[in-house]
Amino acid sequence: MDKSNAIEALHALAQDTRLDVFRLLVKQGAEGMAAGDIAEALGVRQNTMSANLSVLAKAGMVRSEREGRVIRYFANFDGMRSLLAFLMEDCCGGNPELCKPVLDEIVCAC
Amino acid sequence: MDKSNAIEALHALAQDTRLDVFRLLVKQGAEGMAAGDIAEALGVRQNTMSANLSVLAKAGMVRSEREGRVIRYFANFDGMRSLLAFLMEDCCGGNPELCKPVLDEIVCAC
DNA sequence: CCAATATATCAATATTTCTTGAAATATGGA
DNA sequence: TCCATATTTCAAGAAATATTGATATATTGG
Repeated sequence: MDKSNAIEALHALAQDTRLDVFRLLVKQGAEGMAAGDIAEALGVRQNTMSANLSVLAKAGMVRSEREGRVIRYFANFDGMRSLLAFLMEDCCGGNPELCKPVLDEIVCAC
Repeated sequence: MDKSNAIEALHALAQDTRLDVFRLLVKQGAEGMAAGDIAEALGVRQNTMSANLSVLAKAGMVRSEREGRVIRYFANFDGMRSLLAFLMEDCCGGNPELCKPVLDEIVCAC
């Protein structure tokens, strides 16, 4: 991940509808969700949603698979991982206590 | 952290200069850096940098402390932690394997 | 092949955002 | 108090972005 990738990813997430989409797809996990269902679930018009999904996909935060007429979208956990790694790069310059808690918070109760 | 906080934080980071600032301050750690030094280090005019620092601070991604005439800025690791927690909320809906690797990548070699 | 369904693309408008020059505020020292 | 330094605030112009109606593309079933 380089800087322009990171900006693209952050920008993709920094918008109301797209943030909703990403978090919805995070919750959906491996099941993902069809484009049309996402639009309906979030009360957004179909072409607006398509444009937003395209921004998220180009930024690497979601990915898609065609299933016949339906295109199913998934959160891209690899993309999120790369983004976080980039943001926290060199965070340990002599003081691990600062960055460690950033990660602890996210350890989900799986 | 609620949705509008998250959008504000993501938006703050999704810009060239501000992303540079945040990563610079992550590297600086507890030492932080004076506003003027940040501007000089990144080759940005002083009032432009001030505006950008203000965006980052309002979004909770950096914090500042006055030291006489100088205002010293620091990455706000708590803010980053809250943001990540919000983004990955409910990520474990039945499939921990998906979200676990997101965190592993970031475990820094402290 | 044709019609229906699902999704994407295009062009235009309204909104938001970034940068900058100028001016203001705050602090410390003479 | 007065000046120099460090930083912030303000207003305006230029650039980027989101949404929308209309249209195009892709896939399936009859």
